[in-house]
Amino acid sequence: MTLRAVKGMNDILPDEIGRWHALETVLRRTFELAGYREIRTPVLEPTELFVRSIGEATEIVEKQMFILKREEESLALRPEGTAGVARAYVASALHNREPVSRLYYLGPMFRAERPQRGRYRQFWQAGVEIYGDPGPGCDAELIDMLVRMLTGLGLQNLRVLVNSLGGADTRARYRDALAAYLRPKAAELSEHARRRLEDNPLRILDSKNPQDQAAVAGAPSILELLTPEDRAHFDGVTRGLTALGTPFEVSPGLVRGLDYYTRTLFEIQTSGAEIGSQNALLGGGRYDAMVKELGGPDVPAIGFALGLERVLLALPAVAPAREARCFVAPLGERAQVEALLVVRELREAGIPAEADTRGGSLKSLLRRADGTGSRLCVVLGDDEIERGAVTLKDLVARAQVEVPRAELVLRAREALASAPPAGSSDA
RNA sequence: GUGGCUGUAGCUCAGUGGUAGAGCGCCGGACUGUGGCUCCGGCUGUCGCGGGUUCGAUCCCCGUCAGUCACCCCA
Repeated sequence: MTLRAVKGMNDILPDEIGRWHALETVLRRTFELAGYREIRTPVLEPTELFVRSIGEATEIVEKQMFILKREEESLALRPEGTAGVARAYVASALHNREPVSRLYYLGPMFRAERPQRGRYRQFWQAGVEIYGDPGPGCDAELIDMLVRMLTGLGLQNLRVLVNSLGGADTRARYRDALAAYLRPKAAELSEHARRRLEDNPLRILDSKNPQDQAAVAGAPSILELLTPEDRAHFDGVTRGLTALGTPFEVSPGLVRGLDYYTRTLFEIQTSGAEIGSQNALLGGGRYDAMVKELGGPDVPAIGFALGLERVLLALPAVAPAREARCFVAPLGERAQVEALLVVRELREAGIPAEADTRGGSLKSLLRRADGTGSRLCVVLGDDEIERGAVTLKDLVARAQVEVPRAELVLRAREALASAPPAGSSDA
């Protein structure tokens, strides 16, 4: 029996890694331009951390964590990034070093859900956390940055949903009001929603079941119950977004499955067949009470997390481009040895290079050169060696010149510096 | 976690109760030192895995695993 990867956990093969690198580069660049600095925290944390921050009654904590027992300890693979960063923020007393901390992270998260397109048991998230800024200006700035980043990546059909949950007391009042509204309609609800009625009625709001949607249609909106302070905060967010020209929809039905959110809540979705029903590309919001609950100072915070796999699914596939690399094709035994010297010389000059060591006809060597996606090929046979020269081929332009051996690095560099001709991407 | 569908070559898929095929890809040749086109030839499969029915199973039945769709959940 051959060994397989764990269910819902995927290998990322070299053919796909270019897209990952490209996305990661955009993420890091976007965050760093906006003043965020990277933080890396452990993949394994005390289970208690997630219970306390995400919430005991959430689906994630109840059913989806991978838990390791080791002696007396209970450890969990992180199901999301915010809790660990908050723990690190408190533990290292970052609030004493700077009034506002802008942090970002990028790494794998783990949830034991049933795998589906866009939903895996190990998946990658990137996110930021801002500590010490109560908003609402920074809320609007964050959402605007994200919309611009996704648009810049080439994503279309984005929906930006914004809501406010108010503070903990508002949330409790709304929970009661919603339950009171729905209880007489219990018979119209789906079985699942009926169970939710008492433990987490907010979740019924974003049910995809048509019965539930109908029942919820006339329900009170949480926005009506906001305190004047919460209301002013939310108005500040929407005013900021409007001023920035960021499109958004106020969506009172937007709720999230993590208990720590307060006030601002947002989600960016995309439509399109590629992504399937897991259409939330990123989500986030404010969690002003969490730092204090974890034993830190009373510092407000906001953050978001983006699913890398989902963004990659939503992004149009791009044909791989020819890379600025050089393939060395030796013909015959003398050339074999010479080829090794040539690649060493090219590499030392900073030009990625590989030599064929398997031999064969020039035809098959050139096919291999194509196969590597290289832009350049050096052909090296007895003829060239006699003349102290090499043949330098541009695989894209399909042109070649014989150059003195001593000038190879110089000429290769020139060839790579020139823009590849149009149509070069179809490797 | 619940329900449905699917699982055959590296990829996309066809197929039959008598142990398999196509296209693409890959390799070679036509072209003895010139690649993407054309033509010709060739290789590759525990028919997802385990059990059952049968003289015989890739095909029928059961189970299981994986993927996928919807729900659920969420990024």
